[in-house]
Amino acid sequence: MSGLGGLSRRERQIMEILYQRGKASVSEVREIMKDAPGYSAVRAMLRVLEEKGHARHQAEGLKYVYMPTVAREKAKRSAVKHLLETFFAGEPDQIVAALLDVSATRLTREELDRMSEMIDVARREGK
Amino acid sequence: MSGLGGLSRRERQIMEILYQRGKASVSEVREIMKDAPGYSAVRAMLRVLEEKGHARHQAEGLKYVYMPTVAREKAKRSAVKHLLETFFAGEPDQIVAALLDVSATRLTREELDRMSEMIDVARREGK
DNA sequence: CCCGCCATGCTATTTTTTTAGCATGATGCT
DNA sequence: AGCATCATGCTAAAAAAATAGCATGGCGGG
Repeated sequence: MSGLGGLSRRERQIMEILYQRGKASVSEVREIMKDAPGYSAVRAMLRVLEEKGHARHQAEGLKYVYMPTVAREKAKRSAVKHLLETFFAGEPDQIVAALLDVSATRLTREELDRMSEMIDVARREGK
Repeated sequence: MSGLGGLSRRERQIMEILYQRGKASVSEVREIMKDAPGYSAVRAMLRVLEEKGHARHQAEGLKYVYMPTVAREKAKRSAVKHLLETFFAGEPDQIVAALLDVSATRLTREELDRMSEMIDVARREGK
């Protein structure tokens, strides 16, 4: 179980913040949470996450800065795979559809081009 | 908070199963969970999910069959959006990259074609 | 130098989750 | 009819999660 499944609600919420920012201090994490509990609560959860091996910290100046132990790249893949199975019955093209739909407004021509290019590459390789 | 955020670990696990199957009875849900607790436990959680408005049930023959209240289509979009923000800094093309990577082995030519086509359409529309 | 501000270490408590158990009613078989 | 089976309603207890609070120690300004 490498993904964020298996974590409690708050734990997941915090891990997601860590992945989003790459790393964050207790107060940063806390500020990002819209429904943040007290400082101690956040600290406690970070500690638990460390015990469970999902996060680690390093002193930076006076404070601790936390970050995921599993590299983003790896976590990304797990997340995509999980999404695929949960909502898309393992059909990758359906995700692309949803993706284009969701980000329709802000998609730039360049991004679309990059996507096409990637797919072309996959096609060539796959063949 | 339309997504599955805000749910407890088990609750989320169950909701994901409901989305995966579309609908399921208590024992089906239970069978799908690899680390399933007792029957009562599953029932209790389904009940809570109903109270929270995430699921609803309908009698089917003797038993109850549970299903998500929020349509899959809508849930899909939330999920993709959330994934995008959490791991991909809002860059859609990065998801495509991960997707191609994750499902590299099983991608068929047809699926790739469909993806290309969708992107082309988006390009035309967007311009 | 003394004080207030942060951030940490620990410990304790309150809430939620998660799970179990028992009584009841419908079903189907023998 | 009598019995085993399966599913539900309800109640309650065990376990995990979420949150609070206090004591301590480093630092920077007045």
